[in-house]
Amino acid sequence: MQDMFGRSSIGPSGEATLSEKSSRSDIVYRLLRQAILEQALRPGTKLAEDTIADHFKVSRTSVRAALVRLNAEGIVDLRANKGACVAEPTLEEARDIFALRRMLEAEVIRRLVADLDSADVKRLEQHVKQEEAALSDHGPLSIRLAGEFHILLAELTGSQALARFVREIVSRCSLILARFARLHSPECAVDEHVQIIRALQSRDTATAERIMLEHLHAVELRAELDIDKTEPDISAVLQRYARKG
Amino acid sequence: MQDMFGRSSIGPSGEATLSEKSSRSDIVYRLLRQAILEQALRPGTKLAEDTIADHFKVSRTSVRAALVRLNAEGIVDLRANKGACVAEPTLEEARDIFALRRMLEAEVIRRLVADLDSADVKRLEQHVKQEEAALSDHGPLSIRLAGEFHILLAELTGSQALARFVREIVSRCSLILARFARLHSPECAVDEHVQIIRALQSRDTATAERIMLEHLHAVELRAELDIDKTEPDISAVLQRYARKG
DNA sequence: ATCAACATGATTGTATACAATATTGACGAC
DNA sequence: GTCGTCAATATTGTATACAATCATGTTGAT
Repeated sequence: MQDMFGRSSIGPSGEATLSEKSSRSDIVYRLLRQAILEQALRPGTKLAEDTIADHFKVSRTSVRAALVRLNAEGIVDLRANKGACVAEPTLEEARDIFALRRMLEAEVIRRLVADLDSADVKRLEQHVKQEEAALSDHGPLSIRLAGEFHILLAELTGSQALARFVREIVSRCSLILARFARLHSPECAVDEHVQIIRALQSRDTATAERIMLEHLHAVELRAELDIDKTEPDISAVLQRYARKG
Repeated sequence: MQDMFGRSSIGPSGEATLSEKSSRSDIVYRLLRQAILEQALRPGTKLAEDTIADHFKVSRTSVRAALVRLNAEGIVDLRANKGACVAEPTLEEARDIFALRRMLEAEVIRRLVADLDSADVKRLEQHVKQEEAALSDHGPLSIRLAGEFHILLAELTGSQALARFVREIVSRCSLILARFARLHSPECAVDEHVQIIRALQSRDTATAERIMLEHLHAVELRAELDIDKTEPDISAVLQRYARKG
């Protein structure tokens, strides 16, 4: 749910500028993005322009604009004359992205420990409450809220740039989980988020940072990146089905 | 100059995917981006679709796609029904971005110290040589190469994600310099880049990191962010010209 | 003269039409 | 029957046409 006004205040949306545009291409952008991040559209899914345009009752023009944006964010792959697919991060990319995420979010923690006020804590606790409420349905909402907790943390630092990068990297981690994790349960345990809030309140940088890193490690474990479940390359797969077996 | 082949191998371009697309919208994207980063198009400049389309002899469609991408990178501001402008980072944003840049590039240094090989050094030295050659003309090329040195460093870490973020943040720093620095001379001194290479070769993390941070600090000083030269808000300016003076 | 309402032109947002490229199935040579 | 070639179809890339919104200058009432 948004706030009581129509627009999502400072909420973790994905807009590039602050102006609350709601053109058709923006609507398509937001809906596609949400569908991908909620894992309704899995990595590799073909995103045919006509199909999407027909579904949303808009022209391909608006769809294309949305796809270009999503491609710029790295959650959609766009090959020339071949159309768009939901991005499929490789295992290597996945590890790379998680490593960078740890670095970014550690920085978030360090900054928040320095100047987190009670209003911030309140917002975080409210968010966690939402997460708990959504926990029952085991559905897309739960997945999305888990990611948005981390985005909210980044936004509370007051650094637009940092928040921007965290938003992008969290999105890509969602994709990674969608691709590799066996059960697509919420990628973050709610109680781990509670722990993070507590650690921040304690103003103990080292501890808070450690808890965040443990949390991210746990998330990464859920992705089971050690197990190679990736079978993207047809020919590699078919190696095992040799001609005259 | 690129490499001996047509395409820029791993060169610091800005493509979102790896495929060497050269559609019209991509051409417009690259040229606009270059023009902005070389400070030919200064912050605040209106980017009217028709004007650009006419100039490049393409349709507005291609121009719009380019503008959407540039907006996603934070180089262009896009207000609904009002068109596009070259982004104008505020002073606050500028400091924020530089702070994040220091963090990211410190990470680059730490990673490179660990596993930089001689081939990497060679590429870096080649790049610096280009910088020196371009130094004489004091022009756009020099500005661009200075930024690309940092991008090259990030790429040599082998981390696509890190390189991506560095590329984006270096771009935005170019914008900041374009907006605030008095003389738009190359923002990085070439000899400082040489020092960085030397420090990396010494395998001394602490020193290398220190030199990089000093370098970035020097760049930030050239931006003169302490001096507020920004007069964006008309009404604020006109406060000083009261009605009945 | 001042200001508001309106009309005109300019610019952006969207849809449609066309061109270029890729995909797929059919046909024919061997 | 297998393979290559080509035609038919589908999908993407681009241009143009139209609709919606904004900027601006004019008119007219006060």
